[in-house]
Amino acid sequence: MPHSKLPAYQQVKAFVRGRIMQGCWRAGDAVPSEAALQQQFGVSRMTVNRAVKELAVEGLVTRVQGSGTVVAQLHRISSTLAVRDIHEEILERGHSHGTQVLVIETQRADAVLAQWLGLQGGEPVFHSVMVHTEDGVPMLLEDRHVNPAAAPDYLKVDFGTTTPTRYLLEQAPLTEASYSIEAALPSAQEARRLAIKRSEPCLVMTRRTVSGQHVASVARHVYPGQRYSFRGKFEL
Amino acid sequence: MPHSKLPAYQQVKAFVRGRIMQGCWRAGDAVPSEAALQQQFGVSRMTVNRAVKELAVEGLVTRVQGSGTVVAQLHRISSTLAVRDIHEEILERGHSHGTQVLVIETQRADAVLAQWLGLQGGEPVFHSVMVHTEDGVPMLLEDRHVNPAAAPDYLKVDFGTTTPTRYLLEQAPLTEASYSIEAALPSAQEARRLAIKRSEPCLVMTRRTVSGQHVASVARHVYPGQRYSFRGKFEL
DNA sequence: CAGTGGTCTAGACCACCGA
DNA sequence: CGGTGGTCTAGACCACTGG
Repeated sequence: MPHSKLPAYQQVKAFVRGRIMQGCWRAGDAVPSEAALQQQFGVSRMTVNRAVKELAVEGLVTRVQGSGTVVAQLHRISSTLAVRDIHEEILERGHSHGTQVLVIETQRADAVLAQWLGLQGGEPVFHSVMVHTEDGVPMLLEDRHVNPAAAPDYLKVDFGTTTPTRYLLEQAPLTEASYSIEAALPSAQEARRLAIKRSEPCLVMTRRTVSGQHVASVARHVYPGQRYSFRGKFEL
Repeated sequence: MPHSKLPAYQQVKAFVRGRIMQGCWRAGDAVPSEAALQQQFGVSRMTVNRAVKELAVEGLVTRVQGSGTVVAQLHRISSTLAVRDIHEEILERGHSHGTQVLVIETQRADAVLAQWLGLQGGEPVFHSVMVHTEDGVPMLLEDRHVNPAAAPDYLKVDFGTTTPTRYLLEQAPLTEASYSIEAALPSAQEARRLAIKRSEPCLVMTRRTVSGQHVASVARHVYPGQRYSFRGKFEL
């Protein structure tokens, strides 16, 4: 027994994880039962249970009540594409962030927009369009529609001080979000606003955020392809 | 008290999550101590501990030993952009998947490639290029370099039966990965291979996977922008 | 049916924090 | 110091799975 100072449940986790990562136990193979591990390590069942449960949460193993625990089929590692604030992101890179508000208004929702926001057609909706710059260079064109029920004072916000993402996160803590990322050429207007050629491909992220009962907002983010990329890293 | 049949720890979680999502407790506010919740719900401390611990893992609250539990500052919700197999993905959509191998060879690593794979310049490297089709339509051009140390038999694999992603996951369980997603126009060759116009923007994902000590492979995936998008959804 | 994991209890000792 | 969370035990009952 390696009597290290690690908590017991960590030792059990390390043991199982090691066997899997070294390939001793392949995908689909059975993992020893809790009772077996309990005996092997001389710890209580709660402790073994915690270890294996955490491995299940991490996606390394799959548990089925009454059947047992097996090594997960696909070592599906997942990354975090977080809902981040562009302001923080740019500051983290050590650059300066600027905002240029192009449109800030109340609209009447057409059928499509109403559908997205969970409203009736013709109901008022807040609409903003702004360009975010990094060291003076346009980095992001943000076209956003906001549900007044979720942020009644959206039009009065000073977007020189904060950003829509940050404001909405504070105003209405989000409970759900869905996004889609695609590649597209900018429209003539978008190209002009981002100061790029119409032939320059862009990343377009459309994101819909939900806060409690309300759809909070629907945003379309256009990033110049030559200036921006989504990056991520993840490990076991 | 909703005396539902939910497990006790779920009820505690629901209570705390509700208070946070309704805005009763704002970011930075203290969450009742385990002892307090224990009394309030009349359950053991282990049960309360589990509830709050899981909320911490989910990022809703922050715990500091000796100090207490507070509502997390930024409700940073994260999604899972998983390392998935295109084959499974297409089958899940109920379509048929096909593969067309264009190149399968051994190369000598140039300086840049050697750097990426953690090898010396001039060392042999496996190289494959293939097109994946969905119902006969080209969906993905995959250009991949593989470290022979991680998958010695890569050249002998029958990619009519499996895919590089699946094979490598089985061969060398991955421990780490990093990716970058950008928008770009295809080269003349890429456009030809995907049967698209050169002016059609594409999503380009570059992914580097690590398995234990070795960099397993570096892959460049080109997706036609009009035919593919990354999607995700996540909730509290 | 026996074996598995899911949940729970009523204690316990410890490390840590703030006053 | 008292209060907090981190960990652990030795039991227990249950729901589910498989043969």
